[in-house]
Amino acid sequence: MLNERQKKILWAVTQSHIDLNIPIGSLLLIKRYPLNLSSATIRNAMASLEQMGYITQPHTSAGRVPTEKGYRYYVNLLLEDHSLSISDSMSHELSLRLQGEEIDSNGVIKKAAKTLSLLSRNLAIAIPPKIEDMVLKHIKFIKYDSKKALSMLISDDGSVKNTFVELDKPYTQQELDKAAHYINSEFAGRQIKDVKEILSYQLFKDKQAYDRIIMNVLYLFKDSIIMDDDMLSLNSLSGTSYLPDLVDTKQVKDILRAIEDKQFMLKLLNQLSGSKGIKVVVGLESIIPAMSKMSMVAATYNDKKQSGGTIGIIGPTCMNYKKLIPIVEHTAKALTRILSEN
Amino acid sequence: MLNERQKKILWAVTQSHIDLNIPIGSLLLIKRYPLNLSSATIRNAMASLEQMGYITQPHTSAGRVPTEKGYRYYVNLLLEDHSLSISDSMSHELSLRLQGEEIDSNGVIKKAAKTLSLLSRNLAIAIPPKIEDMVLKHIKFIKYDSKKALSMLISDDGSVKNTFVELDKPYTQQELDKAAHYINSEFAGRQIKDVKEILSYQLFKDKQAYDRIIMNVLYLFKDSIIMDDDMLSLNSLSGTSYLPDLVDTKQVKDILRAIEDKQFMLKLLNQLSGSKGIKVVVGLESIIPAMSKMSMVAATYNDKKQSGGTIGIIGPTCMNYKKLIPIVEHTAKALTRILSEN
DNA sequence: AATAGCACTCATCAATAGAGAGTGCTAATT
DNA sequence: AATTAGCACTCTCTATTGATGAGTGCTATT
Repeated sequence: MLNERQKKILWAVTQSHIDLNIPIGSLLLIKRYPLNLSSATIRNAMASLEQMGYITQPHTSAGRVPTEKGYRYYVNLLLEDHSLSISDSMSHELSLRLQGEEIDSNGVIKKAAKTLSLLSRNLAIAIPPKIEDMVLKHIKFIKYDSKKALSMLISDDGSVKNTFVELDKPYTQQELDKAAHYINSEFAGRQIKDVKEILSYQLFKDKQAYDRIIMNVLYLFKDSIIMDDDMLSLNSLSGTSYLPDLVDTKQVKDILRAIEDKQFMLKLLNQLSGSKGIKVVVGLESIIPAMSKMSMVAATYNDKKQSGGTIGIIGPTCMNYKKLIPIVEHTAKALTRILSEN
Repeated sequence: MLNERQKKILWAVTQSHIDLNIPIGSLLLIKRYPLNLSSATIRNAMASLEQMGYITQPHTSAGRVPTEKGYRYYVNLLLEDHSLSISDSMSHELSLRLQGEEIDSNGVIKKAAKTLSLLSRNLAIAIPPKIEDMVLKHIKFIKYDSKKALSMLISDDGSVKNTFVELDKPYTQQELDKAAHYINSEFAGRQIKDVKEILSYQLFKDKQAYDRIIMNVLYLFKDSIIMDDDMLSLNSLSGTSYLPDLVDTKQVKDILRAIEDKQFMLKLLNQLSGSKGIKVVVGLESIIPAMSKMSMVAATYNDKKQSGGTIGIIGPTCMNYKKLIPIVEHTAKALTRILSEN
């Protein structure tokens, strides 16, 4: 564990490095902070901090730079400090940008991502709630041709999803209507995942109770509703132009490539799922190799029902957490508020 | 006009500059091309080419670099030469990547953009056909709440568009169905723009002929069908990671910002509209300030009906036109073929 | 335990010099 | 009259050098 002095110095080094983006030496530290210690003492403390892996030297005669471990320590201290807040002007601008003509929830989420990237001047990413978590308002099947029907799923946040359902044999529009009517009357107001589950169960249990034709349609529907969700992650990515200033052209491109690659983005998503509230991941390299020296600050948001998504930013590990964590937090809260009002 | 020798030298300078990406001097030119001229003669020719604005010197004692004017001349020569073609392996890879499970036309177009960016190693952009040009297959109105209906427009390429229509007063689902039925029976198989036009005209002419309620719905529909098309341009952008190698980090960011800005992209689009076949725009700076030293190669594609879009690449002005023009051309052709088959 | 002092290290920057590629001009050649 | 050889000149690029200064670790002192 770190003693009080080491803690103070680690904090000071990290904060200074964030502010100045240069290696921090003992003398510089004295100038910036009233530590009441001589440079030699600080050097000793730094040496032990280095041994414990919290800071490193880029080269022999340079100051110290926090390692990922150091940053994590710093961020944890920061998160414990609940006095963090954003400026009034920020808060004002945030709500100003987010309000506007009412659009569907996907549009709102996109707008939030855009706003977040603008305010934070970093790459912003927003992950919409899983379709499975959305609440069914209304469904409709429309005959497309002899082998295909079009399903249209309206969820109660106003978003609409269309999917083609491959049919095993031709159905009449009437048969399709009947199937839709069955789903609507039984399941409107429930989450998609529940609909699927109950449907599976009932189809299994009450084999005789329903019209065979309807049953077939339902079977097909049940399987056709998922596959669409891999397009989500990329949809709400904004502010690629705010990629960190420090990285060189090659890394910028590597990062862009990673961003275009859904696989990587899904990995990021996994990293975040499950947790509630604000979450900071220092050091993304283990998740996405191209993103060395990059970190992520993300927060969860919710809509009217319990379904929720994630919104956050990706930036250099030396980003200004003190400023950015509250921004992300407030954006998520604002987003939750707007989605709940609708 | 340029004489034969100047033409040859301009060509050689441009080609060399594309290959080597350095200023081209007279001696270097002799090494690479059997011009059978002394360096002094070439220098004289270069001097006059410079005076005419086809090439410049980056500094006094450097070789020559083609200006935009020079590149345009080169590209025009290239376009006249109809022997341009892509390698078999390219062609093979292209068709390999483009075929796959059948998806809606928008999906195919996106895939084409992705493939094009992969093959050309440049930023690819695809502009889908305007909604207005699409052919109506079927339309449906669904009552959403007392003030809103959801219109679902299926076009015959299999793509589906949903729009909310604000209603002036509550309508029953039956009334909405009636309106939809009217449109379907009268206008299926026609382009959206025609539907809109004829609708306007008929509503004006036959005021008495129809049910007043239906008429109102149609009025509302007619106005609600456009607004959606500004989202198109951005949808099919692929390969940001292939931004030219030469530009520095700052320019990369400026370009990314420009790409995220729909306004600029629409300007690009305008630049292309109207023309058929392959089109090369050398020098994008006048259209998008951030894109200095960038150019665009684009080609039009068509789907089954006459509605068409544009697909192309954006890259450095010193890109390899000889290789890239045929790639763009073939991709557009392949895309046309696939869209026609569906 | 904390600090002052000191020798040492190494990145950074500016100045300098030499090499090399290229030019335009002039005079000789075809 | 057009082409070419020769030449002086220009300017970038690269490497070298040396001074500067911020920083360190170690040791002896307080």
